[in-house]
Amino acid sequence: MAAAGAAKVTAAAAATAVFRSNQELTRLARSGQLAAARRLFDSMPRRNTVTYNAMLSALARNGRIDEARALFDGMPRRNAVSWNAMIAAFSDHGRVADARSLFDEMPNRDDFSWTLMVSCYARAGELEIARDVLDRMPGDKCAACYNAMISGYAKNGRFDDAVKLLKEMPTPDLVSWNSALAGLTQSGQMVRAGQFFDEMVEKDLVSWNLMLEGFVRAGDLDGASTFFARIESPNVVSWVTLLNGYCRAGKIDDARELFDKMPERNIVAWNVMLEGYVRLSRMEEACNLFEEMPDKNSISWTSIVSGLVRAGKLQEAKDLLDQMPFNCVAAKTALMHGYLQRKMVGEARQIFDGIEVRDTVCWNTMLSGYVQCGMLEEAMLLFQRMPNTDTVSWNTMIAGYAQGGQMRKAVGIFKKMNRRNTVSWNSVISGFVQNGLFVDALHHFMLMRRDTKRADWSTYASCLSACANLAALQVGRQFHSLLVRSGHINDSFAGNALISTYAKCGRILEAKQIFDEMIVKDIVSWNSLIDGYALNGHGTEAISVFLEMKANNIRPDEVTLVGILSACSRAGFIDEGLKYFNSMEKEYSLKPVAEHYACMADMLGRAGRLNEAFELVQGMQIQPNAGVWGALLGACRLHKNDELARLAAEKLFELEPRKTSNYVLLSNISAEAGKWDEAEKTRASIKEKGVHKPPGLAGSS
DNA sequence: TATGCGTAGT
Repeated sequence: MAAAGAAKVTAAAAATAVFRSNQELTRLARSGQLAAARRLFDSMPRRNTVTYNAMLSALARNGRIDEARALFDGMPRRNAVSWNAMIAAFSDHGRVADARSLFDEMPNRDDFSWTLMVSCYARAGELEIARDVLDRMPGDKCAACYNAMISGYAKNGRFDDAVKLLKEMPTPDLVSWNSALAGLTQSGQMVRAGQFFDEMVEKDLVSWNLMLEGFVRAGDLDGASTFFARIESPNVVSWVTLLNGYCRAGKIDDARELFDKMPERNIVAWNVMLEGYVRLSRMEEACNLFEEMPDKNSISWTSIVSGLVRAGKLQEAKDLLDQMPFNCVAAKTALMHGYLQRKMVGEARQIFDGIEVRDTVCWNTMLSGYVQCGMLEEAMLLFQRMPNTDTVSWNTMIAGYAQGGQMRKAVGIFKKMNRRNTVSWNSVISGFVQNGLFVDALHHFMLMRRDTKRADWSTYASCLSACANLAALQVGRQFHSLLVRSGHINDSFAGNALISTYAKCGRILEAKQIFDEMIVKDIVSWNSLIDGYALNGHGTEAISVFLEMKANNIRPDEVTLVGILSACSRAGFIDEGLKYFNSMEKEYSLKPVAEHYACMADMLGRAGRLNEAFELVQGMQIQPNAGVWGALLGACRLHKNDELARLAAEKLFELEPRKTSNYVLLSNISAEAGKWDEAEKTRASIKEKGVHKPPGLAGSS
């Protein structure tokens, strides 16, 4: 008897212990402490179904869906909560099909299960299927299930359907009304939202906060402040919403005043204030606030680190990261990004290697760092090692190979992609253009339309550039009308590309017309028109556009001066050209770069002032590039100066050893001067140096 | 003590 009594006591004590551990496990799960939750779970001598369910949701919350599934499959007993938690895990990560098959297998579905499925489809944008699930739900439908559907309609812009269902359902609750209201406030329809809010049968603080957030989102700070003042007893969410409004409007000092007035500050409030300072690069205040924060989570750390990185304080960011008490991938990725922008690949890689659990953003950052540094082999190795790739990863590789001149590899990656988006198409199309394969670019535009992917300004800019280079006026005109039809005609990008296209096709009047019709002209628009006149030999017009530009208070940049100098060069305006060139630094604070020298060499050379041109090149502060020597060589041919030609050509051979046309040009110059031996020698050196053809555009390396 | 629908911060 006594033994039985003792056993009963022991069993009760054990049950209490499990109960207590479960409470702790739940707490850990909710605060995102997965590692601690796992340790506790593993150390528990006895577990019940609640224990497993808590662990399951801890895994799901941290995105460990497949581990959660393994735990689910291995559970000794499963109840409805276990099934629902697993369905929710799939639903939260967009795995609609997995959620559905579990729902179909589930023995006894309850209200939670049906609500989860409605919500799952609604969030995936599958509103008709969601509605079908709701309609099939047997017996009395719970309010939550209706609410999931109302929310789905509202978030997808179907406000009328949301209200219709709200009126149809037997017992709408606060969430029903707020779900419908959220549809209006979150899509910026504040007038309708205000009417709906006034007519609401039931409302609570969430309703008021939804309205407040709507004003902030619409950028109506006065409306927000006035509305806030009407809230009877605002809670932390109300305060934070208004605080965020001030921060986003850049009124950081007003924000700080509000922050100091807050009756209660939680971690979200601190983070909003911190991000406000960081956004305005007020890093000293940001750092002070960060020090004062009673709690810091991964958002706080990411904010401060990316702020320091943006301010160029990489060492401070790194020192701070070394003190981070937990592993925050986003903060470390921000530092990696900073290193990579400065081409400090080794430092970035060190951080990367030190991260135990990386997300796809982290992998993509390292990947694009390698690409930007031209380290394509390392990029490919990393790409192949990635546990998960997304469209960004693939697009990064495509753009990398395209910029590296290896179009064959770029296209190879592109063809293997499962889901191509507009950026993927743009990367190959602009790659073809950059590598001079204009016909391929236009061909891929046709394929893109067949793939029903939307073209954007970048697509059109690349295609127009292809047309310009092919001088394909008719195709260019077709793109022009496509731009009008797709509504992109008012983008300054598109307009600028059109100006260049018409100008390069010799239709300078049409180029000017586009320019005149453009609503928003930027510096590129002016430069494109000046370039266009230059290209067509209209020196006077180019200069008059330049003067008009200055009269409009647009500051000329380096590109403008290239245009002006080449206009003077082609029109033979030597004195004008020299005047502009010599006044670059004084009048426009622009240091001449190689392109300017090339224009000058061309200008003086064409006019037969070869020695002056040569002296100018020799006196350059910077290293002359191939363009400069090329201009000189061209002028030498024009004026039959084979001695200077040889000198310029030798420099060109150093800079562009594989470019056959340089050798051919020099050989012709020698031949024209009657120096047949020299000509033959130059031709022979083509074979000698192993120069066969221009560098392979298709990148067969 | 574990699972669903509406509000704030990357």
